[in-house]
Amino acid sequence: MSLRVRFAPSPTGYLHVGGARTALFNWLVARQAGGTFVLRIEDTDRDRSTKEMVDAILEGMEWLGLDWDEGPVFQGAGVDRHRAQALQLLGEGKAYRDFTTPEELARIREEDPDRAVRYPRERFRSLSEGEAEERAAGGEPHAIRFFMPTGETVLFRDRVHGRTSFRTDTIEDLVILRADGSPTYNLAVVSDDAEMEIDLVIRGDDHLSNTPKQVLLHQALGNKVPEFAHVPMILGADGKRLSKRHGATAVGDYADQGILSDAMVNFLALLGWSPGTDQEVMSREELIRAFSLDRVVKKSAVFDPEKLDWLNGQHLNRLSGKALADRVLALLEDDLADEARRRWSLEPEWMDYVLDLLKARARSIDEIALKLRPYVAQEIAYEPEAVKKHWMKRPEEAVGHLDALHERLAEGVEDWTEARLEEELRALAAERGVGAGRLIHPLRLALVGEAVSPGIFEVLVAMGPHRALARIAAGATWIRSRIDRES
RNA sequence: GCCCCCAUCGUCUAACGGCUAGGACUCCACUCUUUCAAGGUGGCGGUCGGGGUUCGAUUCCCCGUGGGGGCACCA
Repeated sequence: MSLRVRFAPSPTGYLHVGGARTALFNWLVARQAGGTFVLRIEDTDRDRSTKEMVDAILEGMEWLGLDWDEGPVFQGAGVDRHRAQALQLLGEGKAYRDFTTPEELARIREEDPDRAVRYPRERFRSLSEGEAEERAAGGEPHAIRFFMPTGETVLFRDRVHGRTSFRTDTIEDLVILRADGSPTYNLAVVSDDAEMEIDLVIRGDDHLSNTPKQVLLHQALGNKVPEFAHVPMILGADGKRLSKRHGATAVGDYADQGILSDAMVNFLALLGWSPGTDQEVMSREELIRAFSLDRVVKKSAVFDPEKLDWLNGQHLNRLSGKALADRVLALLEDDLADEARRRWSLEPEWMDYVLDLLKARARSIDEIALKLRPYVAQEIAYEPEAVKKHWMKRPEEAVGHLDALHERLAEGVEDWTEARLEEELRALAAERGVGAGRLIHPLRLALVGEAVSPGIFEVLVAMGPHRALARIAAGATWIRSRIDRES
């Protein structure tokens, strides 16, 4: 008998981070226990769920690598069973026919909120023997409501919150079957969880106040009541519930921003849970091993994009080889990606070499792709600020240095290695009576077009003699044209 | 209004009555250095308030305050 858990999102169009984290916790628990993870789509119409919305959720789950064992099953498929169970409760006297119109009830709620809680029941009790059945047979529209026990306290043990209790007198007789014959959410959930033999319901704590209703429904239907674990919500930086105005809230947005799904999973796991050790950067396997509902905190957490970025950088640093290369190349234009592949096939170790240089300095794959361009592009643009600082402050000198570098590197360097290049450059600087930095800065600008890059000798090696020399020449030419224009 | 949940640096969190309340992100400084990162070192910064219980409360209890969630013939 293995543990069965489920994730039951309603298809609102995309998988948001809160839902994603709930899904993750379910997945972690299932994988750790060797249990079964069921995906259920809460599509009970109303919010017209389309195939696109469902697909968006499945896509988000797949991106995160949260594979499910059963489903997706659609809640809508169970309406006949839901309806039958509502009728069953009615037959057993655990529910009643309510002819109160929504308008009337709304009016009572306005006038006397306390009375409204039991108003439908009051009306039902005022009916004479058999009257309800007669009116129902006559086709009069009515809902079916569940009888809340009187004067009782529903107590359940929540895996996160511990003992939690609600007094039934504060809960109204909930509608389980609408006038149009459709089942309501709470009944559908209870029915489905029982049908799927869910042992543990892990969901957001916005469902905490639904729980006593569901516990009671389970008991009324003779079901084994599942365990519950209500995980805290994820809030925006302003402490408000995460919404569109907080920026990216869909996991897909983060995929688009160059966030690694491993980093996202790691980050989400750390939102509301901690392993109890100082370790923060964790792989999926480590998370599965370490996860425990007992260590889930009760307090809602604020989503901090900066920490996500940092974690992404950490995962990026641990990623290497083909996996990283594929992701980076996917972000480049075709011709640049082709050039990279060409170079890669010529020198198998080249790709790892460049990516190792770039990934340590990047926090997203987009950033790596951007920084890779100078190594594969035909031409590059020069960053104005860098030009001003490293070339045009002393243009004549810069040109002189670049020319000298070109000559020296073109003729003198038979083995194009970091050590050898460094030797040559430093020797040249000494000959010209300047510090190495005076050559390095203009050179860097000529090679990559900006003032920052990995170590200059590594850049030279990564670029290769042909491309590097062409860049140096192009840089010198560019500066000359500027000097001519100004004189 | 009623019900429920929650409360440690700005943020994520550790400390299941007992060392100067620990770590991480962010920020700052230093270090490494040809630049930028990464790394290393250090710094700033916190137990919401008031009462209890106790030899001793971040920790247990009560009351406030604050925040969140829910109160539908939505899910």
